[in-house]
Amino acid sequence: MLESAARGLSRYGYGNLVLEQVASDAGYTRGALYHQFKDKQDLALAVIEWADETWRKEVGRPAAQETDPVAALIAMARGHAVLCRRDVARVAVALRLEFSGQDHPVGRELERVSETLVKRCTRLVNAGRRTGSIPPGPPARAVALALVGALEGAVIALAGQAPHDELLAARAAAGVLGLDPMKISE
Amino acid sequence: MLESAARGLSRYGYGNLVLEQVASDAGYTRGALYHQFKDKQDLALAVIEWADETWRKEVGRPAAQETDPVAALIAMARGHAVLCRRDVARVAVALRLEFSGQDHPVGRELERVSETLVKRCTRLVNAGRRTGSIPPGPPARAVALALVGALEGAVIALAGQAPHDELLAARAAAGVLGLDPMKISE
DNA sequence: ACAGTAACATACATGCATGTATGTAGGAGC
DNA sequence: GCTCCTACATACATGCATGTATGTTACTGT
Repeated sequence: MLESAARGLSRYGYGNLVLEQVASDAGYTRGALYHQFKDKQDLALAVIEWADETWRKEVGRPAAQETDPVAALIAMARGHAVLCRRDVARVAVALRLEFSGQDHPVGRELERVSETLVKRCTRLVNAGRRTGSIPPGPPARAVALALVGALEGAVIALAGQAPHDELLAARAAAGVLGLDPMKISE
Repeated sequence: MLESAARGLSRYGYGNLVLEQVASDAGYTRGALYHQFKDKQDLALAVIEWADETWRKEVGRPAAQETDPVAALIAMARGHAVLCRRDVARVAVALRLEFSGQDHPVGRELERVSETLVKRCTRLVNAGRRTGSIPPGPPARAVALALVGALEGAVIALAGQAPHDELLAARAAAGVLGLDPMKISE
């Protein structure tokens, strides 16, 4: 059920998501859905939590292994690109736009998840600048925002076109950081 | 009316856009809206056309002045970033996600506009590679897609945070192209 | 002065998605 | 064997946004 909800959310967004379709995609009826989740909002929150967990496990943790800030950021970019080949990873991107600037529980939760990611990137940018591996530039937070945005934008536009998505995501990330992307490719 | 519709579309998307709010934002009622436009779809198409025209005038034309492909692409990135400080420019981004993979007139029109942009970038990438100013890499079309996506993503995430948006957009574009962003900043 | 029409506002009908209330089958525990 | 509860399906009520039909006002041409 969560999986088809994630697929639906990433395709149609929250407002356009029809619960009957979600249920029938999962082989159930709307009754079953309302038995498992309080309402549409509850379902969306569950999907977001699931997506965030998946992200942390498959992208966040591996990237945290890297000791070098630049390597960690590039690993995040590559991991994110790979993860975004699956529907679950695109949920956050699809919903963030829909709820930006709104006061909705789903929007707040999304904002929270996104904020921790941006904070993490900001810290890495600052760390990289201290060691000199990242050149100076705009405020670290602005760089982090642009990094996440560019990454997600590129990956969405490529729509999981393996294997180029990974390389191009890494390049976009490197570019935002002010690094020569050709020296990243490894 | 077009302006408030553009604002509404960029904020809420097509499905969540409430025509009464659009009309009242513009100082009218829904009656006036239905007098000027056939229906919601007609309104959206008009907004898209308006946005596209604005883009061509304020971003496309200036960028076309540049003879060097790389300079043209970077000019596009900067121009796009500046334009996206206004609501009108974000309409396409907001709607593209909503209609991707759907068969809706609005989606088709959006696809058309987007496709000409991607084609244009593809040609520039190819031209740049022929002259050697852009290094080889993934297929030109994939690069173009990633370029546009990264650009839009970064600019949206920055939400018009002048003046960094312009620089970071240029950096993201340079990165995707495989160019050292520090040599672009000029 | 009057007809016609453009530019709106108002009122009504329709459809569709959500949410809730009610029904049903099957397994667990005693 | 009976009861109870879980996991669903079905049926119904509500609300809201769209689209359409029907005024109303004001201006314009003759």
